[in-house]
Amino acid sequence: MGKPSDLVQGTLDLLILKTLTLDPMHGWAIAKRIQQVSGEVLQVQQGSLYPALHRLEQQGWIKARWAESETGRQAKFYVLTAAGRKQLEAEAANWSRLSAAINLIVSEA
Amino acid sequence: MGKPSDLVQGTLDLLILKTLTLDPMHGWAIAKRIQQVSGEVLQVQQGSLYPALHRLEQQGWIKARWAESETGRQAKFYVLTAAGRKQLEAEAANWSRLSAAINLIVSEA
DNA sequence: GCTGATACCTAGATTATCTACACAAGGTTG
DNA sequence: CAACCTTGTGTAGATAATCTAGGTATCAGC
Repeated sequence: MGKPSDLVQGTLDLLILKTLTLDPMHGWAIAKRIQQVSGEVLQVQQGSLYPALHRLEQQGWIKARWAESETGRQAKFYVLTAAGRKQLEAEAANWSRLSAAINLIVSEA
Repeated sequence: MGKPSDLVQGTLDLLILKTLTLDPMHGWAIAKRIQQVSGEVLQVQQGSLYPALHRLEQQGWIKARWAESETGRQAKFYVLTAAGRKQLEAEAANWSRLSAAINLIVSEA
């Protein structure tokens, strides 16, 4: 399983922002969803997740509000802001650019 | 140009190893080649390049020997070792796995 | 009452890469 | 011949993202 590394450095913000375009979600659910959608390949550790969420909130890309989760507990739900949507576009474009460039090299004859 | 970042963290070893499958090359040429093949998207700074080369050599994945470069100067040429070839395969597989997983998320409807 | 899942958080270590240097040889141009 | 650019190697220190490893609390199930 995911031995060598759980994430590609620099992509966590992108993954979180993208996941929040679907629905407002609390941190725990974001991590679960990333893991699930990636086929258990990507693992978001809590020590990466929460600092990242705070970072994104501080940048104004997401906003938090407390609400009741599916299990009936209080949880911090995050919503994407307009600026966050822009940031997501920029990060997605950058990821495309870089990953395509890397693939050019890796798949050289 | 490459404003947001010059590389994706964790991929430099892969890029170097892959580049060395073509020909033995000196560091400067490796950086130039990565930049060129990637369409000027990936930029390898010297401060990343040389430490990476030393790291790879210490791991036994590449071997160095001094020789004359195309310009007639002395340069350190690196060759891929058998272990390096294995490492390249592992890193390439890992990159495929992770980038595919990220793309699953990024390209969600 | 214990365990496991959910849900939040932080401190410190690790590690890759970048910035910004320094050095040297060779070629080119004024 | 002086200034400068390109090639080529290298290091020290800063930056920043992620991981490790802890901590707290609630709730469900046994």
